[in-house]
Amino acid sequence: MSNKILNNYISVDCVIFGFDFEKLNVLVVDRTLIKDNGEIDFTDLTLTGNHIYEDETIVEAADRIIYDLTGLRNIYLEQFKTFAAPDRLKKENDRKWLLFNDRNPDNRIVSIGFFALLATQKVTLEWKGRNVRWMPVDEITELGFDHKLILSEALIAMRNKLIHEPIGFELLPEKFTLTQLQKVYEIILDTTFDKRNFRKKVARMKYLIPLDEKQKGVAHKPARLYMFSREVYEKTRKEILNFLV
Amino acid sequence: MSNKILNNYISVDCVIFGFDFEKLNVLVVDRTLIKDNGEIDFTDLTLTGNHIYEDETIVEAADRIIYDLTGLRNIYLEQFKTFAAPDRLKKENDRKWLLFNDRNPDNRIVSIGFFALLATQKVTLEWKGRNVRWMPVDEITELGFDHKLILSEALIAMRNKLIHEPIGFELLPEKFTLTQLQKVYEIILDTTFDKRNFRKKVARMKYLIPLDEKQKGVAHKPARLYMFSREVYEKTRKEILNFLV
DNA sequence: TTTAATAAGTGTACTATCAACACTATCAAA
DNA sequence: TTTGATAGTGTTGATAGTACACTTATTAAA
Repeated sequence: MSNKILNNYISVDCVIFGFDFEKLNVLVVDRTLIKDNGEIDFTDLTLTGNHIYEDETIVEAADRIIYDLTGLRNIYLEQFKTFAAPDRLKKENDRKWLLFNDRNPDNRIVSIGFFALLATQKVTLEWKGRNVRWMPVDEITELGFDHKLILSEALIAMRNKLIHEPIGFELLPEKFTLTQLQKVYEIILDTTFDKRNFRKKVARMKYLIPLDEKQKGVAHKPARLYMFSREVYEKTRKEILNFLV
Repeated sequence: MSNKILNNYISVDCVIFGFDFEKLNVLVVDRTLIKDNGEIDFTDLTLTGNHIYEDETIVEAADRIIYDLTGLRNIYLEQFKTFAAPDRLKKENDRKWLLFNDRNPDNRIVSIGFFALLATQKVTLEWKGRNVRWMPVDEITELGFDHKLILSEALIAMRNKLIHEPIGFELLPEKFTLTQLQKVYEIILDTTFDKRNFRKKVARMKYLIPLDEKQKGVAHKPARLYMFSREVYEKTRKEILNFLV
């Protein structure tokens, strides 16, 4: 084994999940390079990533990436894994990498993976005119670099978190109905729940606050709207931890 | 904000937790530098870390670090977080860092944090004669660099995992008693459990296999020994996931 | 060989949560 | 006013959680 230590380039890659009440999407960047004669030289899709600047923390870099692409701040964001196989960007991808970067392919690229959760409707994709678009998770068959792997691991981490902690509402507008919340869980965890049992469970979660407000303009009985209260959540969480989980 | 991108040095830092039936310990490295005249120039404790070599994956580097320090392979290991504040190793620690390293302090040091779980008795600390020793977690008040922060985050991640997944036995010898297992949970989660209820719960976990073997040489009724079966665990886990968690 | 010390091992009654299941209410649009 | 669509609601049986005290098997000391 070689004991040589590589130079390393750090990038923060964000898997931005967006829910549109029907399916789970990921924000992808369309990298298309046009030749001088107008033909497409090369095209692929990648996750959204960037470098960490000199005076930034990792989280600041991730926040900046989210802001650049969506125009949004204070989005739910979680660091889930770091990727750094020595040859992860080489082999088949070398040429693509060099097309878009001037870096030395001998260096190792280390990606710190984050996932973000938001409601697609919050985002105006025309923001800054980037080649960015939503793509349903289950239609993504290929991504540039090793971003397919990063997406898979993000999905695992996100599902795991969704099962154990109340983050489902992060994929919905601030005010949401219980049916919408149930759909978040059903679609992401690929299952179905009994409506009455789901509501009984929600009723026990004191941090989901029922509002005196209903849906408007729907062609059926309008549903009551709910909000998440972080304050109540932190309080009950502490109580639980005091008596131990 | 500066858009300058730093050079980055990647290190893999391992928080090696060891349980000795009574308390949770961490493997720390004693860094003591002696002056020419025999006086101690400087001393502190740090976590165990190292660089990633050219042809290694992150996990291989972590495995190598564990092996170098303990002589053990196939230890439970989990990547939990990556640390990279721009000034994390500077300020007060600059001198210490330079004493032990020839690197440029302007570069950013990125640490990929792992935690490992094992029974202290498995380790022969004389291995390779390193300045390495066990230290009880709750006696660690200070560590070099920002390793105290890394330790805190490792503890949070480890406790969280311990609550949600069966990893407690990783801190015990291959064959263990239920009282030993109960103690793992009680000490790490800082609580107590009722013995009968704990055993009822364990009885439901089919992957904890009772053996036809008992403790020997103890001055009380000898306890039955148990083993973890990964095979049974993977099977029941799949069944659970099929019907959804 | 008896006794003391120590931890192992075991059951029950009550409460809370889980899981399965079907009908009525309210709104917009036709 | 009828139709279509989704909201909203209770009960029962099974499973898991919680609180609680005594007997048993072994070694060491008397």
